[in-house]
Amino acid sequence: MSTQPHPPAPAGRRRDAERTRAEILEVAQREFARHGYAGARVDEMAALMRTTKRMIYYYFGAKEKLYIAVLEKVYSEVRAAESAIDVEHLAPVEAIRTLAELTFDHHDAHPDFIKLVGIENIHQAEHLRKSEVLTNLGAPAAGLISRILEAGRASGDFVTDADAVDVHMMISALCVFRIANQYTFGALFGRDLTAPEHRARHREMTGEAVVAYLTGNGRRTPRD
Amino acid sequence: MSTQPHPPAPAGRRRDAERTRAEILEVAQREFARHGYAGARVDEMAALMRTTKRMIYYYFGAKEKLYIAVLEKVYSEVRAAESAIDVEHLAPVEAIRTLAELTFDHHDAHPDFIKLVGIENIHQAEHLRKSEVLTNLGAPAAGLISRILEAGRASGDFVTDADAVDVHMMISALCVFRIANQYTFGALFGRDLTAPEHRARHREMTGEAVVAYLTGNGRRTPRD
DNA sequence: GGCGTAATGTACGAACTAGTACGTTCTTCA
DNA sequence: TGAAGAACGTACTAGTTCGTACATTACGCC
Repeated sequence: MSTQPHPPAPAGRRRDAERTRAEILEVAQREFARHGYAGARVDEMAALMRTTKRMIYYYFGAKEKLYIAVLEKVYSEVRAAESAIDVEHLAPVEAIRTLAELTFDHHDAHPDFIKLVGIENIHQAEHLRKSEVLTNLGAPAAGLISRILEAGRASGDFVTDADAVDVHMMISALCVFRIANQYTFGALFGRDLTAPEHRARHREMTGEAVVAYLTGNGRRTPRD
Repeated sequence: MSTQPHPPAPAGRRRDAERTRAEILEVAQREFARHGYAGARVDEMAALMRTTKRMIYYYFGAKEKLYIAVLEKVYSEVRAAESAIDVEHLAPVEAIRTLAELTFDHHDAHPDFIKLVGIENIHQAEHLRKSEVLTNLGAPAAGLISRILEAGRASGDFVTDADAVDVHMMISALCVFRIANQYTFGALFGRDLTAPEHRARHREMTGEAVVAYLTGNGRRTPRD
């Protein structure tokens, strides 16, 4: 945050802006993910921190700005994970399967992110749109898929006419649902979608479904 | 609601319990879907109705009970739609494809339902679980899929080992995502997933992906 | 060591929100 | 017709919730 170089901060410091700020964001992430934007309570967050409510407003100014900061934090983590993915050296079929499975893993490991995205959709992404940082953040992911699709069509492996954004939607749908809808699904079907005994099977399902779709087994009009 | 038979109510009646009750539920559905449980305002609902806030409490007793009544209403509509589906006379591949496409259509036509389910998941289905009506409501849908899967395995068309609940999850995932996540997806990828120009393609994608998965094109180890 | 400022704590207020007390009017049915 | 109860409206309250005024303390730098 501060631009000028400063001496290494003593470990047991009583005052530490970075640390306080980080803790506020961390607690806020949990509370917003757990209760929604309107349902999360600033006072409750304060009670869960080492510092006080005063500091939330000192650093973030308003509940909404804090919420946007949380969104920016979790989205930046996703983007970092995406940029670490390297599948372009793989053959198209294995590249897209691996991409789907890595997406599965990331979503599985970051349920708060999925919940916050769900909450943001309830509010029609009004807060997301207020953030300058978070515009067109999907471009890199779509670009990667686009290159894999081209290679797959060139090699003859892929036959569908879906574009990169369609494929991304499909992968996201399969990876997000089991986290986002786990509670209602559990109540209606008596199955905890996030239980360990289903994880490996669902992971494989995700990769297989995407590959099967792209290679064309489901087509009404077979290609040959 | 009332059990004893009563004479046909005059059309221009000034007082009409059924009508008032129905309008409250309708407005509440819209408001809860739009703002979430905590975000929806009882006073705001009242302002949007012909009657007053007093009536909300007269008929439903509390905000939470009203919310649960809304959940019961939309879920019962889904169940009614499901029970109207008749695909068991079709061959397995076409049966599952048609089921997926009809599910797509229903979700496409009832965005409020999907939003309410999303909201309910934020609250970990705590309200859903309070309703006696809404327990194990998934059984009929799972039963139908189960029969289609058995027929498909018997005929040799289906090769995956996913069970009925897995397949239902997959269909739901594909149908729900484009509605539930339309706003954040739109902001990040610049595409409105619900725009008419994508609808037919996504509908076909959904059916094809499910069929392709079940018929085994994506399998790591081909069956022959 | 002392000064300026960044960081922090306490206590409070204004506005909002779910829910209710109380009174009124319409409808039904004997 | 008239009584009883169902349906409805107004005005209010108690509690909550975001946000802030004001006071204070620690830290870095000269």
